[in-house]
Amino acid sequence: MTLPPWKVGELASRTGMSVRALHHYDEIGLLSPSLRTPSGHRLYQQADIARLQQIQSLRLMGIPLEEVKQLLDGAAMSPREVIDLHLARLHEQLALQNRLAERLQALATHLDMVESASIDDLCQIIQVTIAMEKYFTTEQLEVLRERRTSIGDAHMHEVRDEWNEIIPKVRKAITDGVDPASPEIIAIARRWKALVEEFTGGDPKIAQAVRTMYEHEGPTLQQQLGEVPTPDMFAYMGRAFAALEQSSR
Amino acid sequence: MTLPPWKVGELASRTGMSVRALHHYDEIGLLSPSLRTPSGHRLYQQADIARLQQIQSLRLMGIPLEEVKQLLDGAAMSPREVIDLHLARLHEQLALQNRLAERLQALATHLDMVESASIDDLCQIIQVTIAMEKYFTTEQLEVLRERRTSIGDAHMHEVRDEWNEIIPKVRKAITDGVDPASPEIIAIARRWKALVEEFTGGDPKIAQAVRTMYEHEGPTLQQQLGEVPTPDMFAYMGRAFAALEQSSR
DNA sequence: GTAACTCCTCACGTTGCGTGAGGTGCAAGA
DNA sequence: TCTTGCACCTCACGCAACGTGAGGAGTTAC
Repeated sequence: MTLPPWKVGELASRTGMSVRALHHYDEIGLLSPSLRTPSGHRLYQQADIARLQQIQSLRLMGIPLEEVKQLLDGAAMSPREVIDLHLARLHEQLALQNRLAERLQALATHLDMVESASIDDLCQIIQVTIAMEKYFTTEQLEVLRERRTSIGDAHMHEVRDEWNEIIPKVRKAITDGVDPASPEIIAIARRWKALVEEFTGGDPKIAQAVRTMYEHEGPTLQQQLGEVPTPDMFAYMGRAFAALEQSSR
Repeated sequence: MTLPPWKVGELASRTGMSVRALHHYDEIGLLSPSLRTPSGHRLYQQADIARLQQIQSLRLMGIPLEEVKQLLDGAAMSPREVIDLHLARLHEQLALQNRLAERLQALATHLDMVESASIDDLCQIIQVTIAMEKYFTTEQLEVLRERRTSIGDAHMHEVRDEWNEIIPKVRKAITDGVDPASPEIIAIARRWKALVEEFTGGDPKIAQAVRTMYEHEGPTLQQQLGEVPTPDMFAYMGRAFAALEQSSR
């Protein structure tokens, strides 16, 4: 007893595919029904249905139709090769997507820092976000992200304000030729150090990376952050830190 | 002093884009040069270049061109919304991709278990792999995967062989009406238990899940694995285990 | 007989360009 | 000045896997 063949609609509803998909499979020669009615209606027999089930299995693994076709038509590819190849491609894609997701996450936290919503600012912040990838390792970025969320939004602005207060003072001290070992500069150095440690979590590698970044990307960062330390400030404050060390002994 | 405008080729090489991409941006109205020579050559001015840089920034975040366009043309979307929306989409995709990758990993280890390379077998194994997702949690699947790799290929075949030896014996014992508390059945129960514990790592939840799976998917699994325990065997062996417990006291 | 389905074959749309095809503009050497 | 060669132009197809009509014919139930 042979079962009557199925028409597309029936096959579609029974297999959960769309009629269009079955048409498509026919078009590309992946699954052509072995029978047609005189008027041209597709009739699928047992063998066709079996093939469709195989196709569905392979599609569940995300294998592209062209490769499914080659596999089922017995081309020169072992299942193992196909799976391994596909897995490799998937991992590549995943790596890319993950990098994108990390970027977007970083961008989102950066967006929380500033209150602006202009497109120009957004693009600037993207630049900063991308630039940071060059100066910090993935783990360091992770640490920074955590620091930022733990510091919180409100305090973040206080920190910004404090930098905006300190940096002009340092600039003025440099142009005025004030001795970095003088008491008022040492007081500033103490505040500076506290700010840095709060931001970097005390990791000297991160502090160094921050410094390198400011040296290379100063102008870009300045547009977003406001006051930003320049290389000569780092040098000057270095001497102030030395004096701070001495005085605290 | 205004700089001379750039032609496509020049803009392309300086920004790292392809000429075709710039043409495309022009076609879709994303970036149309503000000038053309009388002969129709595109001339990009400073404003155009700035816009291109913004486009590049947004594209680095994987934002689709249509949304980039709307953003830059000041449509009703805040940067925040766009980023959040895009991040959500990305996470969705990542979840899908990760599931696929897990499936493929599981499939690969399953492929290592059997030596066959036929397409039919591959599709069967895919079915099994998918079916397992219904009976085990993600963590359980992870545990099983680790068990399998730690057991190793060679020993895996010994295990299979032992099942193929034990199961017919149990079947025969059932049809022959042998008492499950009889010594030979208790001996078999001891081996059975050892096999199960080796496979499940001693986790009773996994053992239960395996049993449920065999009850529902018996025929499918049998085609791939060979001998497979049936519900009546589980019941029978349950009584044998009880006898084993008693005797070992 | 006709209404209501189901089926058929085009054929465009999707995303972001790559890759020619065939033709013109422009700067420099013979 | 003429030619050579490079840069530029505008179509237009291709990709992956179908979704979504459009317009028309076959099938089935009342």
